[in-house]
Amino acid sequence: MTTIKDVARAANVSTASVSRVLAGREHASDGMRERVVAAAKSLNFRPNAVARSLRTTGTRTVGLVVSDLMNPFFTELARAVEDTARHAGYSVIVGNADEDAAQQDHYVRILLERQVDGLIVVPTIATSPLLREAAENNHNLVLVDRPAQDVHAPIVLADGARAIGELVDHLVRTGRRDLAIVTGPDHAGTSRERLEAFRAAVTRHGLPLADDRVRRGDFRSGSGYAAMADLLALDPVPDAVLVANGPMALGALQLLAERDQTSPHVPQDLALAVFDDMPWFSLLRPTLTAIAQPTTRLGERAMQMLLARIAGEEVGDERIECRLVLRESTNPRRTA
Amino acid sequence: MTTIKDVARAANVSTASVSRVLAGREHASDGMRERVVAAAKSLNFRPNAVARSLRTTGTRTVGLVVSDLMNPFFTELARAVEDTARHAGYSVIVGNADEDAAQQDHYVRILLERQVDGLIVVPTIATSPLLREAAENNHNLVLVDRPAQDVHAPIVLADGARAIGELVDHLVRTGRRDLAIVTGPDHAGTSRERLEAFRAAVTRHGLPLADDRVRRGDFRSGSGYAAMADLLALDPVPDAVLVANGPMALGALQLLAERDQTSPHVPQDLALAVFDDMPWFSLLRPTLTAIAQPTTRLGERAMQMLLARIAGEEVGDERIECRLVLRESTNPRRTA
DNA sequence: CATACTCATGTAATCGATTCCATGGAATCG
DNA sequence: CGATTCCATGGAATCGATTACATGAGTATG
Repeated sequence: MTTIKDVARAANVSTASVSRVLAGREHASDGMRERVVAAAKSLNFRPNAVARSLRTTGTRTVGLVVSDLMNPFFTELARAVEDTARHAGYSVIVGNADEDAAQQDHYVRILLERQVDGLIVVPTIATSPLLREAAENNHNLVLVDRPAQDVHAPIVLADGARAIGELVDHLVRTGRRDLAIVTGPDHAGTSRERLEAFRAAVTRHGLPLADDRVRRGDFRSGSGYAAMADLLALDPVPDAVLVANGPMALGALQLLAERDQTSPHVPQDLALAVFDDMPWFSLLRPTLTAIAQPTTRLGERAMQMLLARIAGEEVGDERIECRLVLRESTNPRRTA
Repeated sequence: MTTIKDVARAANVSTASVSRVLAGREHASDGMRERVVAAAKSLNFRPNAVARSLRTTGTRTVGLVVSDLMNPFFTELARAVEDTARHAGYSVIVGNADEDAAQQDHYVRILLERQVDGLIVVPTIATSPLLREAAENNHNLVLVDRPAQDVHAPIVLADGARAIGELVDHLVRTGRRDLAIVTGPDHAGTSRERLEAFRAAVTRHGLPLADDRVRRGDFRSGSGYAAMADLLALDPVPDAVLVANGPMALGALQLLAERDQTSPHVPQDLALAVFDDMPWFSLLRPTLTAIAQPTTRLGERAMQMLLARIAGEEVGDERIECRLVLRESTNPRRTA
């Protein structure tokens, strides 16, 4: 590997000069500048970022730990974070916690050891001592999408309460009376928020929400499949279901597809809606009503907030509204 | 930040001893071991990986540059790479080239500067001087999914030729005679391979493949939409289409959905197949025939090969077979 | 012409870990 | 008992860059 010493020797100058010329900050005589640039080029010199980081403390790298990279929602989030970071001259190391608290901590630890300049985390679990500690040792930390208790860090959230309210309004207005929800695990902040918004909206209409109408999955598709099977086994079967994230919706749809003949017909017997929109929802028959999250905006803002913190500014929390996208799966039943 | 010096001072030993105790390799007296561990714990010592890497040359980090992170195929690939890496004690820095050659080079450069122990690349473009150079300076490099010319590096490919052959056989056997393809840009190796396999299979059946039956997209969904529109504008309209990747298929399906009434009916008038399978293909009506790639296997093998190279072993190229998944969209037309 | 100031450049310290080598005490051997 | 080996431990070099400080030449100012 060619180092700055090699370049210095080849150009007959000191390493300090090479560093200065290549950094471009200070002036240098034309003769030297030329020789250094020529030497660096001919030796194919590529500065060692590890050495630089050690000296300057600062890696121009941020870490991003998401709870499930296979979920397109987080892919889009990651992409937005990465785009924003790149434009600001930062790289992103992505860690996939896979909805597993231990794996999340593993990544946080590694990223801190790697001296990232900042960290964006989608907390898999509501409480993590490691995250709390990182925040206290004033590492630059920003949370996205899910709140975490006791972690003193700014957070960017998608606010779905209003959209969920609109959805429930629509369902009730079009004659649905027996609403159900498939939500995520208790320890995820978004699960609770979505469930509470749903419950609030339902009770606002004077309707009950019995315990057996609330199913808990783990945000993965398999649990959506199982939860939908459970709901269909109830007597009576609910006449409207909200599934709280994309992968679980995929599972639920798979079950409905398998039971094509025997299961209730959407939207005639069963209204279906999903929290989180996907491009292919409009290809299904019936097309699928969804609550679209401001995913890209979420990622952008998270990164911008992190950059602000790195620059030493104080930043506050932020909530961005979701948007209800009504499609055929929540159409009124035809009372022919 | 607490450094090894702080720990040494607190435990009343030298930094050398702290390093040795914490590395755990060599023996130390019980007294010292205890004091060091206690001091490290109470000071919350987290070794600086940047400093360690500088000394040891070795970051236990590999880079992965994919051509489009939003494409679920690459997400799954990334996940497999990351899983395999983690189990081997490595972290992965992911870069998203976004089908842009300059951005790909940007990431390769940054990753090399960061002294990654190895690099896995899905080449966006068929030829990259930077990649060639990296391979020549014997950096550990492995290519996946798409070949690159002049780059001397082992590669893992999904071999779709046989599956494409089977698909064409099926189409012709069930009465299709006017086949068309929506493929990717010329500079992507997979585009050419898939097109050639398709062409070979078609001619094997003694059928023509006119130029206007070959549409080139850019692997993004918008181009799939446009290409399908072009094909439907032909006279006569082809009676079978293969779309060469997932996002373009999404676009093509969106067009067909929009033209629901006016466009040809699938599979009655038009057989449709996609190179690359997605979980939601079986939720569509009709369900969608696809060629499933060994995506996870691809990522695993790429990482394993990279690990082998890092360990100094020589590795050869590898091809993994794709699998044809017949569904309703290529059902025979009913000749009632 | 002397003093001060600017500016290009070099010397050497520095970042935080690892590791080679030296040292001295304890254990082992003939 | 003296010689040898072993081993725990510390001192200091090292990785490759950046940068504070030193130096000396050239320029400006009175």
